[in-house]
Amino acid sequence: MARKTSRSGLPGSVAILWLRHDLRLSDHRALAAALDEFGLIVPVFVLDESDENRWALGGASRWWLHHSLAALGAALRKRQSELVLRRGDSVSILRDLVRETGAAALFCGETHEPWLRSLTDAVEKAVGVPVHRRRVSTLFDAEAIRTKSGGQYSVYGPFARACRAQPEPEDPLPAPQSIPSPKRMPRSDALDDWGLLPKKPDWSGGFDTMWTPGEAGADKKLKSFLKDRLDGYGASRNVPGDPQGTSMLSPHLHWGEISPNQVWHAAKQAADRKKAKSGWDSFSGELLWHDFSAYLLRYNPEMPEKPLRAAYAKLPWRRDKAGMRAWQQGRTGIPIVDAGMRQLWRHGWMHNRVRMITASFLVKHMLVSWQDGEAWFFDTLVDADLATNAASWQWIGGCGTDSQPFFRVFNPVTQGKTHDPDGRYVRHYVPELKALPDRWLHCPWQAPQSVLGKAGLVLGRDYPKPILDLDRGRDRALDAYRKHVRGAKKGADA
DNA sequence: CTCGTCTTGTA
DNA sequence: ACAAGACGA
Repeated sequence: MARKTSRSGLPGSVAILWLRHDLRLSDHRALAAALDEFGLIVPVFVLDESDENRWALGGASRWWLHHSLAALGAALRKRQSELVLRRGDSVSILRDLVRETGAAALFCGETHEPWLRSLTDAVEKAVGVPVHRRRVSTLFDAEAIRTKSGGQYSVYGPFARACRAQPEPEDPLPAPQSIPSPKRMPRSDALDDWGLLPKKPDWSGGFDTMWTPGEAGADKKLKSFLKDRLDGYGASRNVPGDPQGTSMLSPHLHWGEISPNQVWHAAKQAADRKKAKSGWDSFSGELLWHDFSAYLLRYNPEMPEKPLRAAYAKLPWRRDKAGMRAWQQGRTGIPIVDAGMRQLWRHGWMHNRVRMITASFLVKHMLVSWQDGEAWFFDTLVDADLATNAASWQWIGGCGTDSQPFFRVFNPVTQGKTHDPDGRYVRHYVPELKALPDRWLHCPWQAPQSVLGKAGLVLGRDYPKPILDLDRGRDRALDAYRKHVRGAKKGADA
């Protein structure tokens, strides 16, 4: 690629690459632009915990970040570069680094997180050199997706149609062969000193078996998914007992170890090869949901805290400490809910179908606020993403912009029987129920004594009795909705 | 203004 | 069948 010497800088001049949620070298448009316009690159990651950010990194995210940064550092060293790690206030650190290196510009990826957007603005004001943002974590530019009247979409369907009417997302860029460094790189913290890994108790044992953070791990996950899972994805993605039924790319996408662009194009090619049209339709739709969540957060910065439909703020959420702990620890006595919550704790990840079931159970049956569930997921998921997490919890809470009728309450028993009919999922994560026959596995409290006896199971001793009656929980949720949301809205309109 | 449309459900 | 409108063209 020809280097342009006439623009912002000389080929020998320095640019800072400020990495955030874009921990990769391939298809990185900010990196490519920096290399294109400047000769020498200083890649920096700043761990900024100085502000009172309610959405500071959760424990699972910190585990992931540690390993992802290690992988990125190694990938940079292979290209005659290195990753500069700094901890503290982003603004002063980057200002100092610009001075120290004599950098003439700063490049970074575009982000949709409100706090990161305003932090980027603050950095721009402080560093005294131009700041260039490039789209790195969505397929489409949020500015380009507009309704006919120029407004923003609030419903997925029309949003997705508008995206699909756009020109195809650009082809991904290859990773640069080499990333030249200035003669003297600024000093870097030692990653191990950051203490991102759990101390004791070390809950991360189940993480290693499932995840390989970093660009290479992301690529491997993508390839194995496309190889034999894209065909039939529409159905297999709903089977939690099939560990590979989904792409499992979410944490890699969140940290930007792979770009939606790369996934889009790779999947499209694979689908064309295999004539897997329906697999492509479903999977590309999921990628558009990822874009849609970012888009919503971009235009609704309070989405993580406040219901998009204001009437829902009036719901009388219950404070239920014991219930919340039971839910978190997978001891609700509802097998599919407990299986999901235990999977989350063990692996930092939960199957999408089960996320909906466990979330619906918390918000509807338990009548605990979606914000409380959101906070727990944010702390425990390796793919904790402010936009996706908030949008999804609002959706299940019925207060998202999409019309998810509140009265649509997932029945965890029906869901279990439909989506885990052979009990593979529940038996894996709730082994104390292993010996129960399929018929009673999802509703042990209904099993006859003789069945329980044969399985050597005493409810309340070996496995909890349900913390609530499902029918009563459902009715209570519907009553609350009718009284506080529907009624409130009518009152407001009158 | 009207009309088609609306991720994932339950009884 | 139910239940609840709202979004967007």
